[in-house]
Amino acid sequence: MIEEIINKNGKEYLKVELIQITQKNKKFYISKISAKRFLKIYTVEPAEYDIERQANFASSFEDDREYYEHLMNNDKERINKKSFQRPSNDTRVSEIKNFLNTNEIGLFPNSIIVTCDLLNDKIGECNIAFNEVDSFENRPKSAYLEEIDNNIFLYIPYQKDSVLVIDGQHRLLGLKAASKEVTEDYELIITFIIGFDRSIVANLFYTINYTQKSVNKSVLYHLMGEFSREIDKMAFMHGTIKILNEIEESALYKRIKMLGNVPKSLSNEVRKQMTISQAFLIDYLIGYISKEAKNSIHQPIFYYYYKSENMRIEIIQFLLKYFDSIREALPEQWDNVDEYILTKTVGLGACIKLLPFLYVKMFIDEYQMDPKKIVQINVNTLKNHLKGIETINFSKSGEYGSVGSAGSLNKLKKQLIENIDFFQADNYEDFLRVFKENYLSKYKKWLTKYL
DNA sequence: CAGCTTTGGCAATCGGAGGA
DNA sequence: TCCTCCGATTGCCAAAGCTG
Repeated sequence: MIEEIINKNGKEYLKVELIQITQKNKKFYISKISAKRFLKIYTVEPAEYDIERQANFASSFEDDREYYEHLMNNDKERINKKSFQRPSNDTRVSEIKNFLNTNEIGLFPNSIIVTCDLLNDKIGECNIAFNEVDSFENRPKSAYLEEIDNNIFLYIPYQKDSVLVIDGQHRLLGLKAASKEVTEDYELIITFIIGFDRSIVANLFYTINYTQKSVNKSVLYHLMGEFSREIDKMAFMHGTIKILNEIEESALYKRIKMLGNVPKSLSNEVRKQMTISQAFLIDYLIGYISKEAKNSIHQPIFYYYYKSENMRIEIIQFLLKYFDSIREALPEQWDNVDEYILTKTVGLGACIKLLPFLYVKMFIDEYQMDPKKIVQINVNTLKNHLKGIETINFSKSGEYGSVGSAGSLNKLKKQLIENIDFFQADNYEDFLRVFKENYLSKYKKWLTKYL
């Protein structure tokens, strides 16, 4: 696809080839533009964008009552500025930046949706070659659409603020913040919604940004795992969860909602026991193979094994043994899902959060800091280390039975530490102090060798 | 101290169960 | 079949805590 900078009357334009897409008898266009160039011409603020159109734009709010009210309730100032975009979210931008910088498959396969003002709107013609059109002096930021013999080109003034972003603000900010190596040869799919009235564009924006449903996270993780060629973290986690759910010896056998919901085809008994979602398990376990968690109190205890592909199986076997030891320690609570929350989000989540403390303490106190020895541990030993867990009330009517939140999950984790004999802790705070001083520093130092 | 992660509370949303 | 209720899950925010 053609993409080049051209010069007309001493002014630079970005000439891009467009492909026309027709949906419901409406036309819009897609194109491929290098990120480097696109970052120079986009804006997210239509405020001074085209003064002539502001009146139209303002009246469009009345047409779209919901959008209007939304702005009204949320932010008076933004009504004045008539901004399309939500304020950017720094955390999200930084996530995207890291995604681009560190992920080998850091791709944006979905398009950035933009609009721009057209000079054609005034003259109503597309079949006049750009070269023959008079200069744009009165509307310096308007682009020109040229449509001759099915060849469609858009000539965008090569300057700041000539293209207005409707969807994709965060991706662009992330790209901007990403390293030079990333942006240098990064190409973007751009969808141009052009030639429509502003009210239509405003409506589209509203639909995209406020009413779109986010994908069920479990489905997303599932797809990422199944389709990525690399055995990356997500694929590995996906495989791990599958094994936990699919082999009969696993304590979580047929207990995991693999796509975030329970298949109707299964019997009621089986369905009832599916108490934990795939997405949740991945969220809570993935930190243990991520070196980014190296400063967390929940150490990446499995990173050492994850790093060498032939040792990854140890992680799965360790997890199988760990969950099995909990089941053996609390068989009634494990299986009776009507009465107990042990295998639900809060219960199992707390057990997962407990694991790094247990692992690190065993690793140092009992296994001479030898990662190959600790994975040979058996279920009985683990079970013994959990002694005291039976004193905790996992019942549905108890303290942790009602509200499913990260908060109550953490409270339960604290109580686990306090009640399990192995940790020799009267209270969580004291334990944490000792743990940081005598264990965490030692473990971190050991792990650093492999990061 | 700046820039982060963790925490805890709560709101929004979803899917399943049971009743009309 | 549709509707409502309820628990589980996910999302969001701000305060507190950490790290370099």
